[in-house]
Amino acid sequence: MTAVQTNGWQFLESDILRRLQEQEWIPGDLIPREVELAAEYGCARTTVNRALNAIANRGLLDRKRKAGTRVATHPSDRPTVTIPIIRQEIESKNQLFSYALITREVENPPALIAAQLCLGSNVKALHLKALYLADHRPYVFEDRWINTETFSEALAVDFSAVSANEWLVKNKPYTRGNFTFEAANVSKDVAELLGAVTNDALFVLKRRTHHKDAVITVATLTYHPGYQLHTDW
Amino acid sequence: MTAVQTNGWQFLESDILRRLQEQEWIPGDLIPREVELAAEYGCARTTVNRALNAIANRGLLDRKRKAGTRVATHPSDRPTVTIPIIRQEIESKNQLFSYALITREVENPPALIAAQLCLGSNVKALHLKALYLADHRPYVFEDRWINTETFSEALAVDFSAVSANEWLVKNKPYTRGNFTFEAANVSKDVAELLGAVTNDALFVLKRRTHHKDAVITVATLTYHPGYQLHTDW
DNA sequence: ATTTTTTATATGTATGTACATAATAACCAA
DNA sequence: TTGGTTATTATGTACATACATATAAAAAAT
Repeated sequence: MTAVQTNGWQFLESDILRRLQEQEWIPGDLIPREVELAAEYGCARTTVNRALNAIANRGLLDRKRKAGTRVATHPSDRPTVTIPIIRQEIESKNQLFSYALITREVENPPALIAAQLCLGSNVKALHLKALYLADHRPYVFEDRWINTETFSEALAVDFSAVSANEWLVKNKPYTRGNFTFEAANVSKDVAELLGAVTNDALFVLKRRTHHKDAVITVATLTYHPGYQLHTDW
Repeated sequence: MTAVQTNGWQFLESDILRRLQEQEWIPGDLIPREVELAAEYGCARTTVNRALNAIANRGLLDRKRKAGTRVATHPSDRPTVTIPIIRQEIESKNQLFSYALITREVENPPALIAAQLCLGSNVKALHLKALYLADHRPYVFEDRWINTETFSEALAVDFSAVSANEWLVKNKPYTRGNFTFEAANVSKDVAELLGAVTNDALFVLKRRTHHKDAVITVATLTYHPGYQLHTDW
């Protein structure tokens, strides 16, 4: 009969998390039903429902109608990393963010890029190379192709004033896409830009962005030597 | 006056997502209040609340009491990566998972590791080196230290039969911790193990795992050359 | 034994109501 | 202006209630 102390479902959530952590129930176990927990905590079933749903959303519980609520069998090892926005990442370290456009060309993309952009052969696209800096030191190099068939506005934008990244976030929000992280040996030209030594291992993020099923851009981001992507869970 | 068609708050959520995607409101905009949306959709405020909360949890809306609900200004660029469990990652590619313990020592950790494990000086810890293989080819090399003060059971486990990774998931669920991803140049000994060439860029994941505020283990995972971590969002 | 039908039940969802709370906005005082 | 107080208001939370729905388990039919 532990009374709800601090505040409703949030307390309930953390208390049930505590009981999970203390292994009162182990993975696979059926935990008490909503009505039982409601009685135990002295609250409405609605409140228990909300708390359990929150935990289930984290992946720590599996819920099925009639079957009840079970402790998930693969609970802990599924943390997630949030990919930071470059400007925010830099400014959160109290460093000065700056950005420099290196080249802007309208040209035929290589076959692999064309395929990723869903472009026919011999169709030109907008090709940007840019450098993002933290306290005037190279932070990440961006090599981006923009599909000007699905996204012709891009041709009119002055990408020397705004980074493609930020322009897109502001003007084409709610996009989807995919990512690839990998480690790559830096090439000579990128090495120069990022102040790396040839053959240094660099962190590379490749990103493809869609808007309403149309591919609008692909970008390769090569981070400075020593860059780490960090996360808690 | 769009009536709720399919099913309650889930329809509402997707319909509001649609309206966001179609830029009916742009980032920073105030969207209609709960009561207004409730009237528009012909449902209770509670239902609108649930739908908006779901969207806000995704990070696409910012909600504040009295201030109202605004379209998030940094909406799209916050996808998350799920760190896969090695066995699952390999088996999902229809490859044969196997595991080999290389060394097992109880020894004094280097200062940096000792600090991460919150160990005093001259306290020994369990040091494991192991290799995870996919179709008998090296997949990832694990260099792990286990705090035997907070986690003495580990000394009795036969880690040649079960990987530390899986043993922990099964026996110490609901842990927390942190991660670092980085790219590193492979050292000579690891290169040999992973079939890499010295100076190849490898993807490295460093992980620290807690259980109820006590640090139980730190691990460095070095992936095979060419490894990519992939995600959709 | 095997398949089909029925029943029981735990979770899922929706609603009206009520009050809590945070934060803006309006007001007032110095 | 500036600073502080108060009122207003949109969201946050809780609850009782009602019905929906998936599904496990029991019962019935083959």
